[in-house]
Amino acid sequence: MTPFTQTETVTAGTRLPAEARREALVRAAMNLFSQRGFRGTTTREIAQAAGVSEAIIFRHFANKEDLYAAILDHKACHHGPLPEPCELLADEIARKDDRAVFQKLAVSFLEFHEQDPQFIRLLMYSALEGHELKDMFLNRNVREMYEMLGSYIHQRQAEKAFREVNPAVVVRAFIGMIIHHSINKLLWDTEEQFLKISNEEAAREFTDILLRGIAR
Amino acid sequence: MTPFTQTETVTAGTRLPAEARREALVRAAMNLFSQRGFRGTTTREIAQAAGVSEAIIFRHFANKEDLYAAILDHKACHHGPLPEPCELLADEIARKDDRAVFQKLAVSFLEFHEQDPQFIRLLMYSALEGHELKDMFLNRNVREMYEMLGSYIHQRQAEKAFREVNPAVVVRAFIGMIIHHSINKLLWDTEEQFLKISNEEAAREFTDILLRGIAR
DNA sequence: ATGTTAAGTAAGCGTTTACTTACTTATTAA
DNA sequence: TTAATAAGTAAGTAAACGCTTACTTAACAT
Repeated sequence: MTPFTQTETVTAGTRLPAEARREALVRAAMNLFSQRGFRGTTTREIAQAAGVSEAIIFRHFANKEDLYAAILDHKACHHGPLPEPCELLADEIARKDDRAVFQKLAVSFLEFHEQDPQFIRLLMYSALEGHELKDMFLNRNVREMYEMLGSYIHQRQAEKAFREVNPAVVVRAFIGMIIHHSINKLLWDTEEQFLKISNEEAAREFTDILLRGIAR
Repeated sequence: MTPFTQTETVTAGTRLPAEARREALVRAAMNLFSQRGFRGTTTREIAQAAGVSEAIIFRHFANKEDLYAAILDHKACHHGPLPEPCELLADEIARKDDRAVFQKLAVSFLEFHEQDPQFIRLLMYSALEGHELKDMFLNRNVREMYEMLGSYIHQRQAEKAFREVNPAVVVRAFIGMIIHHSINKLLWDTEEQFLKISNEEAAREFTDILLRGIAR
């Protein structure tokens, strides 16, 4: 039924140094929280998934909430959750290659969401349940997105390459296409009965629509 | 903290006929499920919100799952969850007024989501938690959307009004802009710090981008 | 070898969960 | 008026919840 059930960690039975065990617990919790949400996941399940007794969760974390906070750190620090758009697109932006800017952004988003479906589920749960991951994500990723892409669009408007539209509207429209497509593949249209398309093609089509849509 | 806390029904204290009480319970459950999700809502809370003892939930419903199923019926039957796009746009489609078709669709979606935020939250929880509301919605609303709008786009392509793109891609792109904007207003960018825009203007801008994007 | 330390557990704490039982009371029709 | 019925409740149930306690055992420097 459930798509990804990595029930047991490889490190079962062995005694791990604190930091390694901590990370194993975070990883197990992340898996479960992303599938069932924070409220829908029990500490017993987390312990079982990590192959240890429930008590050691509370040796490493003050409480369940604290374990959630540790996930945030893990997702945020260990390897930035999303490819930083600034550096990712620096070259394309410098070259003013509009098509490359938007298409590369789309592909990297679609591929990231595909290879880490946990993240988007975790994020959706956090927004619905009102956890702080939401604000963290908003301030760390979304803001940068709107500022970076928005200012690029603004610049290209000044250069008469794009027509005059509120850049934030353009960002929302484009991100909307991409995110909605990712969420469809992950949650709704999982059988791809309504739209079956490769990431590259989707990125190209969405970029096509957007660029023609805002061209002067 | 929570944005909408309609804790108590007006019908507290009075003894209600079965059907009325049933509906009051469904409404209370709907409110809570949409805020905290199915797993995150307790039967005690539902009873309290409906101003009644917990036991009468189980007089009216076999179990908690059955109460969830009743919500589906309520949302689906009592007054169709979404404005049926078929009849809503029949006139505009007949007139082949592309701008009116997409713009009216966008406005009615944005307004519906605004006046019934419960629905979209309920839907997102159902998708994340894997409840059947998801499939129901997919088959009852999403399918119609793709078929209706898709065939309109196909027709207009045959008439050389639109360029050749997979109509399903266009539907996904447009619905993506709208839904993503709705979800942003409801869950993410609630302060409207990234984009502050009226529903009418958003609908017009999104329609603008799309129509220019697929124009021949 | 041995004492110290840290990683681990079994068992259970009080509370909350979905759900039940045994009982009470308002409504209504003969 | 009263008997039948349906709407309601107080007070439970066993199981599951987050979390703690008292204890065991592996790892390792001396």
